[in-house]
Amino acid sequence: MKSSSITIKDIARILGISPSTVSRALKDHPDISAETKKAVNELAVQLKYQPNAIALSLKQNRSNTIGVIIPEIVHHFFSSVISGIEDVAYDAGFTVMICQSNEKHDREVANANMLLSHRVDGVLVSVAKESTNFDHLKLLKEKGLPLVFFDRVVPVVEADCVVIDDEEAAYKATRHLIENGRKRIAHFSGPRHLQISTNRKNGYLRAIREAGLKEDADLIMEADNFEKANNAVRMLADHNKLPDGIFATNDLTAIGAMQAAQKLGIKIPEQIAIIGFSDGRLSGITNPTLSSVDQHGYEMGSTATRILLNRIMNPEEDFKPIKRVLQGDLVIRESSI
Amino acid sequence: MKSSSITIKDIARILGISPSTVSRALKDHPDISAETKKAVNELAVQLKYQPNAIALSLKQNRSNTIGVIIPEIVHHFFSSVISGIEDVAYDAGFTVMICQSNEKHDREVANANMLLSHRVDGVLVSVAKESTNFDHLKLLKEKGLPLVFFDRVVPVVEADCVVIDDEEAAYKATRHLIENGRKRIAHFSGPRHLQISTNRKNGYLRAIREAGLKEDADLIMEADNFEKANNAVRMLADHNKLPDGIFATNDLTAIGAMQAAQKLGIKIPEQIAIIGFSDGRLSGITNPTLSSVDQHGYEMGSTATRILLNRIMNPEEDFKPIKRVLQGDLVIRESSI
DNA sequence: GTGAAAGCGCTAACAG
DNA sequence: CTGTTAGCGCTTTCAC
Repeated sequence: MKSSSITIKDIARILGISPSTVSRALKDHPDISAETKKAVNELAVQLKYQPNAIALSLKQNRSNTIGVIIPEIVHHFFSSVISGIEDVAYDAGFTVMICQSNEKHDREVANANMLLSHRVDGVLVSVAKESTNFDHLKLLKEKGLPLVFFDRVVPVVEADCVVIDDEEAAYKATRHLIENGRKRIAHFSGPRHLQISTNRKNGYLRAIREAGLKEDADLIMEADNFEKANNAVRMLADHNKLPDGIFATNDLTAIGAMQAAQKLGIKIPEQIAIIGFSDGRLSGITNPTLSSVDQHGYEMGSTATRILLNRIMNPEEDFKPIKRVLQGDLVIRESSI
Repeated sequence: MKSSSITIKDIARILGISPSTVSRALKDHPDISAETKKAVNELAVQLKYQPNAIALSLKQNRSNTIGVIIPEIVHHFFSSVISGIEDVAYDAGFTVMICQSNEKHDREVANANMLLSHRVDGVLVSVAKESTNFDHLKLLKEKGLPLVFFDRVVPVVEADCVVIDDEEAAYKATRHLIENGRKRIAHFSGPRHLQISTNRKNGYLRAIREAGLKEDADLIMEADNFEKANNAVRMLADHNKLPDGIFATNDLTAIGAMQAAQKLGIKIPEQIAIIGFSDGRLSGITNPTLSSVDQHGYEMGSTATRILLNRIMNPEEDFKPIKRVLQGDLVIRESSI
């Protein structure tokens, strides 16, 4: 059906006045007489008139919409970010267009094009693991769209970003293990080409070196999900190389490690202390509860959005990229003491 | 800056042809000569022309966008639903506008108006816990927007919906506890005015009655989050009324109950068997792992979206509301055997 | 095979 | 104080 919604013209016709007068009346323009305003507004309410945001966008070359490209909505961290984005956007009268890349490069490119087509006023991006080419993001910039990265940043494109201090947080996490007397600390890391992964690894290495511990290549492995962590622990056990501490690049990985160890009859934290990173809700719920770094997803989303909206409102006050670094908070629970 | 994006006119001007020809060439219209098409398409690529979806929407009175109103994005269940929505929409060339109500009625109303203004082609809704008046949703219908409810349905508004068979799933869950010899089974339920809550409670009651067990009002309480479950268990313990089984209306509640019990030195599942409902990722991770009902969030989202898109494509083939009931799958883990 | 013109809903000069 | 006009980018009759 699509019952044709009422327009400013309809109101004008009914009231026997011109569309522009209606338009002005609705915006409380000073020129319009009080009675006209009253008549217009009353009729508008009565007819349940809704301004057509599309027409407005076309006219003003401004959609009051921001786009979000995010790897996977289902991760607690990312959904908290979205929540923060949505809340700030809502308060500013903006709507949010969400696209998930599912970690696929192709899909990320398609998402960027879609957002471009829809003439969003700005874009928030956390890049897909798979992405190594960033022409699609450069294109957004070229087209004059403000761009703010969060969490997964790409240095190739000059843009604002909001990250947490992964290096420092990883350092603190590892240091905490060291202070508890752990000597053979493993690191389960993410893919090499993601900044956050290398940053976390670097923090780990800094703590290890600073403490004069041996840097053991066998204890550093790429494993960034539940299953891989499971396998990694089993492999270490098979080779009689089990560590006494593990710092994992995310919580699910940590939990995978923990459960694999427990299945082998290893006591957590007595025999192996474990600490994770971020993913949120899970950490308070495992047994033992999991020490972790709180990544403040909601705050990251709201901060990034505030920066973006600011760019949208004040275009190009000769651009200097803002880099906002949030502190990751070490939350010590049972798995590491 | 907002570097003015190139339009069909630009291409026309450069090529010395008319905008309409360009438009047709881009859509591969049969009337247009091969060379013209070639020239146009090449230039389009070269200039990185992006069709203006806004202009298109205005013209065709069709935004190729669907709106989603959802209580809280951060819940695993809801974020899986969104993921399902987004995937299906993406495949159909639709974008998704996400609004979260944060369980607030006012915000839900504002969301509905925003979506209306943005002339989305259809809306997916799961209502806020707080909402008891649904005029804003009726308005969407009146305006001719297809509406599909998922999970949290409201009977007042005639619309399609996708739910899981909460009653049956709750029945199966409770039955499972009974079959394992539990006699005093408690139910931690959600707010009375939510259909899903009463449905789950009814399933529980049906199983209890059918088994000839005593229906004990002291064992049925409104508790639908971690903290409330904690308190509930402590209270039951204080009054020496601890059950030997608990069916909770969601996983976090179940986990709250489990941890409170464990703190009291009670063995799960030996002394109390516990089973939850839905929230996803958590259940495999607790110790013991939590039996639960898989609510198939992704499938719910994708199904609802398919129904919605179908309504959008085939408007008003004299409307009979579709009610799609998904089965909740009982997933038995360690906490209940 | 291509172009001219109108119009989607709205706003903003410019007139009066 | 209000109306007329033009135009945002695009499609689509209707001409030629």
